[in-house]
Amino acid sequence: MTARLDAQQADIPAICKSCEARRGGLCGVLKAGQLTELARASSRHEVLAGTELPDDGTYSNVLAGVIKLTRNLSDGRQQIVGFHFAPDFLGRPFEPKRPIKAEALTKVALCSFPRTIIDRMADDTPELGHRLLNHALSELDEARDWMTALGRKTASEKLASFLLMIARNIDPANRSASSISFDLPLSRSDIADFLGLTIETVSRELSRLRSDGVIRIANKRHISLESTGQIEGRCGD
Amino acid sequence: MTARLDAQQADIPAICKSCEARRGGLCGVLKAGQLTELARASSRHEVLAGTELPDDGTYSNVLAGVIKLTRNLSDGRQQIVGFHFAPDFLGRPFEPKRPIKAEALTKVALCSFPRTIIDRMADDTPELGHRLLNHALSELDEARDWMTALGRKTASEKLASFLLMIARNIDPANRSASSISFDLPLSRSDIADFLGLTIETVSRELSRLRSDGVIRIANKRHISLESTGQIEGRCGD
DNA sequence: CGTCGTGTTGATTGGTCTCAACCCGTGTGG
DNA sequence: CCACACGGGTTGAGACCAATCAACACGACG
Repeated sequence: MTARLDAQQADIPAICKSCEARRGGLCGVLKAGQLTELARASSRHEVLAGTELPDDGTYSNVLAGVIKLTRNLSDGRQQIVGFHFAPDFLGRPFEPKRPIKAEALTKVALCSFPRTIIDRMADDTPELGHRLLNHALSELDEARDWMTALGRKTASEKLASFLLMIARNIDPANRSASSISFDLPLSRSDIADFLGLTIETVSRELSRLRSDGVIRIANKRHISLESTGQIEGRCGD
Repeated sequence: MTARLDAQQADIPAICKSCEARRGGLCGVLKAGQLTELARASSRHEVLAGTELPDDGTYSNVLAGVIKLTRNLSDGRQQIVGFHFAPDFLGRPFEPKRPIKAEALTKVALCSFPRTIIDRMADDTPELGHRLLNHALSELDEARDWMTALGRKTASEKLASFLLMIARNIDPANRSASSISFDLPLSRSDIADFLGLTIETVSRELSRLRSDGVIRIANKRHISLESTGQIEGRCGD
């Protein structure tokens, strides 16, 4: 068993061996040969916070950092419709040209490769097709959860839900923790654009959570959730 | 060419020949043999408006009618997170047990079959896998459009967008029409649950659209859009 | 004929937005 | 080194959009 794993490991391209993306990204379901082919066509790069990620014909594993997806109304109103946290992947099969923009919220490390390779591999590796489908379905579930929040939650419930969501995605280890501390990758303005609020309301509700003793705030961006139970109680669901 | 089509037609199960679902549903990409196998395992049935459609392990083509998907908060607040209009299909691959309920808004005709058959066929028919993935991605796009509406549009923009969306989905022919007339499959309460409003606000905004001469209302549920251009101008995007 | 479900409309309240002032840390140029 | 502007964030006062509370209309149904 261990011997067999080692044998597989031996065939895996060097740069992939320690790669986070083999857990949460696409590569985990690929066979050694496919991984080799993909590695040949892939390129790693980093972009700074604020960089827009053009929707060229590539998939990318997000190795580090956070990406926001935004949608705009013609008069400038903006809504953030999703996030990508490492290790996750980014890229749209079949590309029917959606009016959605992707932008790095933090410094982001990517491993990109042409979509055509993955699409071809997916046709004879059902596991990969499943991974793609499952990924789309998870994004759909999240979008629907946030539809519910946007339509039916109060400003303070939105903030509580948002903090918990970020905390758990920034570091998966937080999912089971009862007290969490993290840096917000978003400005107040981005938070507002995600929760359908104004920056003033975001600021006020954060202040309220702080004065209620539910969170602590240092340096504007560093948040500590004293008790996840208490936060969960304020999420409304 | 025509001869070839006829030959194919000959192999197609009788009940499938005139079926709407071969356009918008899953069956369009299946080969005659697969269609035959699927037809053997499928069953047609109708349910009345108000029926809850349990999430057993089946896929269903929606042959007629409209279905709503709802998500609830613990205190009873409700959000509609999606619709299924004929010809469309309904059913969740991999089923990670989501807290989403499906309910018929009108009388609905379904053609159902075990998920296992489709999942197996998808593994050796890439086209079917693509169809499933594309379907999930369309639902994701719609969810994100409505996130934008819920977060950033005014009540009256929400109503205008909603009417146009329903009109175009009720009958695909409406997509290109410049004046549309249709019956709302939703009560005011359902509309409110979709748009994140109250029934009173929905009623008031509909009255305003009527008195502005943009729509006509007969029998509470029958809507006429005088000019799609005028409605589009009130959608905000 | 009364009741119930659905929808409309009015009066009032209230949660969030708008407008405005201010704080603070950072960078820039004299 | 200081003066200053700038972006990001906080807080207050008042306005406004949509929610709430309430009354009523209408048709279906027993």
